[in-house]
Amino acid sequence: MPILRIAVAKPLRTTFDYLPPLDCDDASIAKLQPGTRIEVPFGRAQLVGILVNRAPESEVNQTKLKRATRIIDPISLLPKPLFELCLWASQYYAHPIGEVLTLAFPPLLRKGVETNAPHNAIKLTPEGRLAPQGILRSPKQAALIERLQRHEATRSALKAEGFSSSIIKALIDKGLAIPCRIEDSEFSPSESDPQPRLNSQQQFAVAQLSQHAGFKASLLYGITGSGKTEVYLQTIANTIASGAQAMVLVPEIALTPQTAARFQGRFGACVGVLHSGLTETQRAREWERARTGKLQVLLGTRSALFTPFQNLGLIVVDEEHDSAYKQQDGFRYHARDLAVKRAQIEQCPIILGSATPSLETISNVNIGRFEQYTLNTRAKAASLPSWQIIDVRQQSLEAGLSQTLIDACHHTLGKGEQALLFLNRRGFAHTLLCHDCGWVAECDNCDSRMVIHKRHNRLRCHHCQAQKPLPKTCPSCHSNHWQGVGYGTERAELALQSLFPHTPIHRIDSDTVGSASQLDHVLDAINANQTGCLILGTQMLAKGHDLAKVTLVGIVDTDALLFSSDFRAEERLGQLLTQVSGRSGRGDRPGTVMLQTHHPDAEIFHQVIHQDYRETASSLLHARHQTGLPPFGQIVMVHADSKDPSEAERFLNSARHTLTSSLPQNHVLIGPLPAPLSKRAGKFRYQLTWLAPHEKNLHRFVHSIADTLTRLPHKSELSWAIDIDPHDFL
DNA sequence: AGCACGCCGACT
DNA sequence: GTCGGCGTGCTC
Ligand SMILES: [Zn+2]
Ligand SMILES: [Zn+2]
Repeated sequence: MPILRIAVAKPLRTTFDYLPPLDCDDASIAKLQPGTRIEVPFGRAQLVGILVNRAPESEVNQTKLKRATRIIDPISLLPKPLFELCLWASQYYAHPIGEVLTLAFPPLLRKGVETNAPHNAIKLTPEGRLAPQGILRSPKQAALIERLQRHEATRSALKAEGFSSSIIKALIDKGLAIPCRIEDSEFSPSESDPQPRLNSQQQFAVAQLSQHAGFKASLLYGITGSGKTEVYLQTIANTIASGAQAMVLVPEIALTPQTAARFQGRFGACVGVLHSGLTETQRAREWERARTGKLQVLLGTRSALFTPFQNLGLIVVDEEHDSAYKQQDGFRYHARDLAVKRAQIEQCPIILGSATPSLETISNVNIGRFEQYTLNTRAKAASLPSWQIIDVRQQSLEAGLSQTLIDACHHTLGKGEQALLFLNRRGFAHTLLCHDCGWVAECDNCDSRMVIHKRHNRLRCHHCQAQKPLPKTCPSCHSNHWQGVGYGTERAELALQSLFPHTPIHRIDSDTVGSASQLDHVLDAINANQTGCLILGTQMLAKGHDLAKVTLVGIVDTDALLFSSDFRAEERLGQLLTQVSGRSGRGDRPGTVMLQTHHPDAEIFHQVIHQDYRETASSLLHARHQTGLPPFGQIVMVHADSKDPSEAERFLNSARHTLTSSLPQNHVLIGPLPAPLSKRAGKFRYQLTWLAPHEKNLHRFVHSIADTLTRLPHKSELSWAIDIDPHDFL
């Protein structure tokens, strides 16, 4: 008796065997493809399961076998390559198969909804198309057939042409026509923006990237303003011309209406966008358009990676170094890495673009696994910015700004130009300190200090949801002599307003700019400014937004990154400095970057300033090589947290025991150690770090470890997770 | 993850 | 005597 092996969207690392539904004959069972959605009874619930494979018989006790309720999809909606990718990812990241496969479906379809969007149109059946003239006695019906011979049409269009719904129904009842769906976009083609001329580097890159049809991974290394996007656009145009589809991934923060408009302006209605603001129905609609080949370009963030395509011919991952591609909880996949895997499975080219590529990608270029194309001429800039390090030791600072930087701002504003101040900390001040006794406001649920937010007059924890009003008096000594320590963007904004009373100041952080479209708004206002303004912002500003009038960039404080315990801190600092400095000096004016620091001699600063990013990267890579850290080795991190102060540590200790016995000599286990943020949202956090040399079979190890961990006795309030290739140690 | 089964403390 | 605590194990 044939058996269906089905995965369900639960954190269970197995598939479940089911008997086929009763109304299903052997021939149709034999035709079922992996990825088919099948409704099954599971425990006491009815779930949408996903077929993983078929088997002649089951090892499960016959009496336990249940019968699947119904085959939802007559044919699988997941193309083979995508199914294969999910399987691979489930293995590699040791994540339950059902939870991975479910990501390949939009939320609407996970609930078992039929894929077919509501029918809004009519087309002829094969019989209808071949129907000889005069077979119908009704002239109206014959006219409709003739009309439909030319083209399928929407019901509303037909109604406008004088065909009533009873005529339509008559044809459908006779089996000559059937309802179908026509997407709005298919009948509204629009004018497309012209293709700008490319410089010779861009031309070369487009030619090389378009040449190859099979798998080929390429780094597009293009400094800020060198026109990476135009290379994507023209390569995509070639892909479309060859009849294939393209998938473009961008970091969440970069998926603004402006970005979408650039793609839509070029390719019109055949562009689909998957952004977080879509309703479930809209999301399902775009998914279906990609799957059935009705769109040629899909623009989306991390999760768009799992969209099915009819004929995928190109993948683009923009800002490939961005850590937003790594999912930080649940299924902790890295969309850039999986995108490369997908390109390999789909046998299509992939472009990874960045001005500051990740060390992983640079290393892949070095060993010849990836090609590299370079764009190093800025379209509108005379020269690269000049750097100045400001040693702030012993200097008196006003609002965290040195006099040198303040003077430079005045000078820039005096010329009617713009200055951008980069401060990677939001809120007012990062610590509330009692000046009389030294008491500091800490979060009750986390091992961290609460940040002062002046506008709401509250203390907020940036690691959990906790917040409370600012205390009037010190709980320890009842003094009211408070001091705010440190500068966040909110405080810097206030200080700047008194320092520059007549200058517009735009503050850009996640407290002032909640969505991508709001960001677009502020950026428009900045670009429209003619008389000079100050821009104050966090991380959000580092990305390649176009700020044409900025000639001065001030980096207020990045010293914290110099001492981070995280092994990627230096890489991130290098990328941040390079990206932020790229904001300076477009147009015909050269830019200046001023860096304030208490550590003017730090190696990384001088590397970034005096060397090309690639040289900085190669010395960072050298250090990684010495220590066996990625990309020269692999890290597996086992996290555990619990409300009980010692439970997580105890659990990881027993995890370590089971690991030690089965691990080869050259693998290293560190910990369990308290996480750098040792308490978060009321839970005590520990982690066990596992350093492994590169080997193909690591995922087998990890898989069996995950299995043993599941069986390890633990209190119900303890939760644990495995993070393959973790992005940081937090 | 949910959910049921099951075995010990403090209530009517 | 029972109501319910959550520890343990299962879901085809
Ligand atoms: Zn005090
Ligand atoms: Zn907190």
